[in-house]
Amino acid sequence: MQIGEMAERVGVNIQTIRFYERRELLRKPDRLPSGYRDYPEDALRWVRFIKSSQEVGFTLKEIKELIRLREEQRHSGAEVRAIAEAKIRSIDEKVGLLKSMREELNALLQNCRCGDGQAPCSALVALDI
Amino acid sequence: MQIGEMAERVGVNIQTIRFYERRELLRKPDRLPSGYRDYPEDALRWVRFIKSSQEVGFTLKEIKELIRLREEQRHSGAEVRAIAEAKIRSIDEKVGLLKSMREELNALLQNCRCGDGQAPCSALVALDI
DNA sequence: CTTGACTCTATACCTAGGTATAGGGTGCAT
DNA sequence: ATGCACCCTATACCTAGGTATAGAGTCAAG
Repeated sequence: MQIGEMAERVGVNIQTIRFYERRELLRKPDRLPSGYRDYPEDALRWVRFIKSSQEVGFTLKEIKELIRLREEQRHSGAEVRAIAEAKIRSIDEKVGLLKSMREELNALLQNCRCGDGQAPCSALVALDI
Repeated sequence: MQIGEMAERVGVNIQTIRFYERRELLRKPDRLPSGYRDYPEDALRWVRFIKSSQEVGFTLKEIKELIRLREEQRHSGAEVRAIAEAKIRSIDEKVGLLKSMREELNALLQNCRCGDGQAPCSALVALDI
């Protein structure tokens, strides 16, 4: 698969793929005789992984840390464990925040009776997490 | 409360508070005779709300949209409802992504037997969401 | 054998979200 | 009345994460 198809299928800019490669978030792919990048199907997953991780607030630096765990040949089990545990904690925090936000928004939907021309909406006054 | 104390208590830079005000993410506070900004206790919550929302991947533009709902005096109930429902969907997506990531990381912790000097860690190979 | 759609590298540019600095005022303590 | 810690506005600068452009090669279709 060439870079254009990759980008197309994941829905990102071609430059972004090359950018991730430079930043070592994507492994350097094989090259065709022409010098063109040649990706395996598998590569799609990694780009999607990066995008999803960004979606929930991880930086490229943090994402690289996760990816590095996989690539690294001689790491200690303790190191992997520590990093993974830290990531899990940070994930749990994010989930907690999101759940509070969700509840508040849901309360808004329940309580808001605006639109009847009577009073300004006050439901979001309580929005807090 | 003056701006320095605000910033200190929330753990952000003073410039950041003023930046949020310019971007209309924070309501303009009253001023003391000196011209100094004078914040109510309440203001802390809003800065924390912004920070937490960023933490889970919302942009300032999206955060402003939420805040705007509250400030707006004459919106239709339908508008509020639509925006709130969209936000809830996006929150649910984020939670879904985070849960997958958490499971994969947890699997890593269960499966990784690296550090015994035998084989390279392959646990993260499966990391995918 | 050329035209169009693709690829390459290198470099420049852009937006978001801050952070720092310059030049000046406030206000309390010594 | 002067020093110090705070505040003000305005403007410049910075990092992250891309996106676009220039100049050149590749390759299949007509």
